[in-house]
Amino acid sequence: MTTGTRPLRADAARNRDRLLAAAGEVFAERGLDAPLEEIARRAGVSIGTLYNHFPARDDLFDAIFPPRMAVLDAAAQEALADPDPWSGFAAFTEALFALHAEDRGLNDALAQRVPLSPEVVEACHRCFAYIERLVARAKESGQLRADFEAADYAALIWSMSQVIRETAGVAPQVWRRCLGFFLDGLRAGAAHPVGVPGLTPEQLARIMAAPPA
Amino acid sequence: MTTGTRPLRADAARNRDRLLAAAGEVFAERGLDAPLEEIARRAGVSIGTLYNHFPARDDLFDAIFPPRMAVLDAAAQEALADPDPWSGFAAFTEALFALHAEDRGLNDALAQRVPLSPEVVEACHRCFAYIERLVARAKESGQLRADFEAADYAALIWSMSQVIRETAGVAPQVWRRCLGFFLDGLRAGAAHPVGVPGLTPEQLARIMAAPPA
DNA sequence: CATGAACCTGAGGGAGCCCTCAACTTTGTA
DNA sequence: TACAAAGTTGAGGGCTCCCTCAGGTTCATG
Repeated sequence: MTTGTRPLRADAARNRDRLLAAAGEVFAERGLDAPLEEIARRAGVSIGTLYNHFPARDDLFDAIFPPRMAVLDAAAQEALADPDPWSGFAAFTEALFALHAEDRGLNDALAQRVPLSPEVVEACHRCFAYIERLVARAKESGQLRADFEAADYAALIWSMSQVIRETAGVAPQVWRRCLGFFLDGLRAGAAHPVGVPGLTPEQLARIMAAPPA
Repeated sequence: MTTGTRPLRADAARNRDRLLAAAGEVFAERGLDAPLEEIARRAGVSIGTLYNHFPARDDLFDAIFPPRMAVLDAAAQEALADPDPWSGFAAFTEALFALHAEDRGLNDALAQRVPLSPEVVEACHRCFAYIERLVARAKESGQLRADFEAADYAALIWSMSQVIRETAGVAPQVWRRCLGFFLDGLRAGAAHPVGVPGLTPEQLARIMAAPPA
């Protein structure tokens, strides 16, 4: 759109870029609840300037995450193109968590550990739509267990998020092992009845809307 | 031991009991990082009195958790007595997470989301020793996949902790579904090679010792 | 250049939580 | 009952992070 808002002054544009770069780093390292002062400091800018450009923390998220989430879209496209539905499903899942593992902020965002603005939520929904297709395809092929639902993918994300956070500093590859176990449980051949219904869309929405404790 | 420390004065003993009861409630509801002022308030006692009895947050943990963890010991005993090693393993695991689900503080403690005092850590170790036996037994019987290691149980705990935390308010049984999927991946028949080594004891120790980000 | 608009700055007030300590109150004992 | 020891109180100082805004600085334009 680029509405009639006149272009930023040169110094302002420079500061904005620095702030975004710093925010990207800081959020990736320390999570989405990192102090904004740290971001301003790393950008070489005062806290007031940060608030000039991004009046709310969310505004930083808005500027940072949509492009990063686009990577996920690409991974999903590729996964859907895989002739083998299971291996597409598994590959996307691995790609997703590989991103989590290198970006703690993305981890926080997708695990919904922080209230997010509509634009990031929308990007999550787009991503979720891909997941639904990947799940449906893998179920139709008979490779993914029939009682797995797309909403169960949320639980997978919560699970792996925590594993990744705990192990990131010490054994940054161990999450792959854990994911391997988990995926083995999702194969059709492994299925034993679970006996508990999955999250309804309403329940999932309520969890997503809830403040992070 | 009950060393020569003389008994508490009546009012002091009463306050101590109230504080422990309040702490039990508050930690169970809000997690181990709940404000101590809330505990004092709920106990009907001033914050100074809380600090008199429990100079550090850890001292509250010490008084609260060992008895609660004893429940785990009992569950483990029972699981070891199960003639079917797999069903013992699975039953213990379910019992463990059922406790997590009703006590957020225990969840935090076992998921190591908070630095813990030696006594609680020791109780965790005792629990972990049981887990090792349950794992070994289930592997020997050929029901638990051979490449599962006791250290992998930590990842299971991290996983489920997060799922339980996220869903507790909205769908308090859904964790069972997720656990079902996970357990299906741990059955010997489901195993596909994972290709990543498990956590070494040293790595696990470092994670446990690390401050919670 | 000069000038006004755009932008930046950082001290400072607010909020939540931590923990301490001097003054006060209660208890148990003689 | 009287008194010392034990226990309680809550205001207050410290910390970290939030966010604002009056005053100073820099840029773009004529």
